[in-house]
Amino acid sequence: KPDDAGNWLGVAFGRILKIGVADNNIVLYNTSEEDYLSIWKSYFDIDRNYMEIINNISRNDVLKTASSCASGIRILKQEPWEALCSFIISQNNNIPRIKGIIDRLCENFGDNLGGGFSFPTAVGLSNCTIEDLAPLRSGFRARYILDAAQKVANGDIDFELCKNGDIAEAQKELMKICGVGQKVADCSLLFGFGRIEAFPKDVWIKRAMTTLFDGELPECAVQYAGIVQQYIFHYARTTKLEI
DNA sequence: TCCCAGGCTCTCT
DNA sequence: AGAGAGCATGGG
Repeated sequence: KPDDAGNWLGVAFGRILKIGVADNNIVLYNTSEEDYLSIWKSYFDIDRNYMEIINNISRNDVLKTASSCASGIRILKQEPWEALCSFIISQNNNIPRIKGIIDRLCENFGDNLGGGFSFPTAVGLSNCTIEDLAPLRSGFRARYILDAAQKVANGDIDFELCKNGDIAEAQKELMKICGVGQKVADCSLLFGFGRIEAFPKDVWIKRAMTTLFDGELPECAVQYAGIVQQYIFHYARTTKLEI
């Protein structure tokens, strides 16, 4: 989230990071080269060549337009549990409220890092009851959060399979959790497990796919499906596509 | 006020 | 196996 000086403040991997712009460069504050190399480089997907991807998918005219409207978008590589839990919270919910619930989750159950709170661990949450989660005001999602925390804490969910296994098997693995369907599973795989071939289909994407592509993703985009999904999503929302 | 949100589960055909 | 109601809460 932005602070009053226009910098971005965020927490991930139990660390507070400040980002600003100086002399046309992006600057990371409060960190070290060691943390950059071992954490932030991967978190911001620095090694991926997005220009090359945009060039390749621009063989399709619609994708050329969509990607040019959002060429700065990157796929964050969050911690798997954080991504999974956050997208469980996102279901049938609006973005301001999703943020509020996640803020309260961190404040109530995360560690105080001095200036921010870490995302709570699955093990920590697995000891909670539904009543304990009442301060989150997450509604019917509370029992989903608990089921996920318990299954992850118990090792019932094979994260190695999610990361490196067959993508359909990985989906099934995450859908063992009550409250995780196709869309939440795909979002978790994309943003938490680095699976860019995952293609989450929310209501916006479903509408856009029908309107723009007659239901079929262009061949040149299939190998980057998750990244292309972000361009399509952004395009669909900012241009208010006719349904 | 009322409608609805970046779905999912449960139930009923 | 597919369709539809119901779900907690609160933003716009």
